[in-house]
Amino acid sequence: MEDGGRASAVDGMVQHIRGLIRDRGMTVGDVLPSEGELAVMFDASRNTVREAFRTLKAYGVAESRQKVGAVLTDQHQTAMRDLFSFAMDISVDAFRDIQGYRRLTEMNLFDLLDGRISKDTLSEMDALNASIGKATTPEEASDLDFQFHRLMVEAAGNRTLSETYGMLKPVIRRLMLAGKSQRLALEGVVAEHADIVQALRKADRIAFVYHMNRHLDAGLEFIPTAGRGDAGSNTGMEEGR
Amino acid sequence: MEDGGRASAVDGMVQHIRGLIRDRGMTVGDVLPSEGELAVMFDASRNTVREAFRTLKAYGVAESRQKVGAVLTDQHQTAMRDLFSFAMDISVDAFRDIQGYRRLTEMNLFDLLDGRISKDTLSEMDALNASIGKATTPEEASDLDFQFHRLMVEAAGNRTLSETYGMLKPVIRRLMLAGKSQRLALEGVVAEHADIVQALRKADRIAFVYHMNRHLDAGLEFIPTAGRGDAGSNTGMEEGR
DNA sequence: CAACCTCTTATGTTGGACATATAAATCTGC
DNA sequence: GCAGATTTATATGTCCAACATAAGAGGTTG
Repeated sequence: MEDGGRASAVDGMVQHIRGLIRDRGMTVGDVLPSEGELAVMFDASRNTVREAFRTLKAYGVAESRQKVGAVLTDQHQTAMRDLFSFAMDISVDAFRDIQGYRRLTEMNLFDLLDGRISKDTLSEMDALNASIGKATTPEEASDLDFQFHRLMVEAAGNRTLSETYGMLKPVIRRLMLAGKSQRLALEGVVAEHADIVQALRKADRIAFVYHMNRHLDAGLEFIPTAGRGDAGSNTGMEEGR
Repeated sequence: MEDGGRASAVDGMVQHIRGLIRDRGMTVGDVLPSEGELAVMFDASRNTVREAFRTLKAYGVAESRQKVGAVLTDQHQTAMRDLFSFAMDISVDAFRDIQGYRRLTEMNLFDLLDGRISKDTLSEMDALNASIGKATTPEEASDLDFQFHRLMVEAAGNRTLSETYGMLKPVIRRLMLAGKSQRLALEGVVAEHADIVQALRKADRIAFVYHMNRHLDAGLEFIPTAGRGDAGSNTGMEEGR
């Protein structure tokens, strides 16, 4: 009944499994029947069941451990992050907008940070910033750069904000990677970071906004204005793997 | 450290394909190499490639047609809807996450809107808001509610923001649907909207944040707090497509 | 030129095979 | 009798080979 005509076997299997979850009222932690059981249960190949599971895993709903089976999880947050970062890969030219988005959030951080951020955190930011200057590869530099900003965002103590920043992580890191190969630009970044930290120390709102704005603008310099100027030669990527 | 760990072959394949998309600068409409080609290209089984494709399909990034192959698509909206509709089967607090995301974005909108939003847009928002009060069905009301918020988000002129909001549309609308059946709540929404528009007219940052916060909080009132409350009200999501 | 037919190609699905991880059962030494 | 080591059983992870099916490509015929 639920099979809508041209639905593929694995789509049907997804629905079947979903129905199973509903009917049994399963929640996080419960384990689904094994692939083999589901295969015979709904008369399909184990491979079909596996492909269906892939969908569940992509949605962050299930996660399979060997010997145990597939257990229901609550990872939709992560799934959302992946979905977004994937979407960004496709709909290109989003870089400028992303930077605008960062401006939206990070430049407004001051009110949250002021009086809340600890001296330790500020020192930590200093330390991170220093190591950026010593980074040997662009990847390392952009990674540290991201850590610097993330630290600041985390210090705001807003869970949603932190999660969103994590969600955009791959995109932001990619954004940061641009231009990091030039020593000069790297030094500029470090200097700007220092200004930002100092503004926080002095609790100087104007200075914070000024330097943050400048910093985010500078990050845009190395982004091609439009289309696909992608050199593509340096892409070591391999974030997961 | 989150993306490292044990990488299965298909996870690796997902990354490979993703890298391919990036390196070739592929966008919507382009077709990926065939399963067989990818299999030999990255030295894996065709089945592994297929499972990787399942992930892409789940994210709404690709869609495969026979003979042609897998073409890149832009179905994130549908993917998001499915993701949440699925997550709702497991746990309810998926809604809270979204509302948190809205708080992050919409409450920070002010700086982007201030000075940029036109009088016409504000009038349009007023008109929309008025029609919410006249809506006869909860569906109509929540639809108009969404339009109201979308109009405001669009006025910010940030593409990523707009796209994100569009992606979340089905979820947000469903979120808005809750509580809309009560006349009283509906009137509250209209009043809050009016406050928000007025804050924008007066370019009053404090008022904007205050009313927006209040508004978003109110929206959460009708969402069951936790666990498997299973109010039965969420059965509306049918799988068909 | 258009309608029809065949051919080729790539996906969709299946069954079976083997490797690997791991919970559970069994065995060992004290 | 029990803690720790070892084996066993089971379910996932990956691969291969095969066939079915859909759909574009191209040729044939009226």
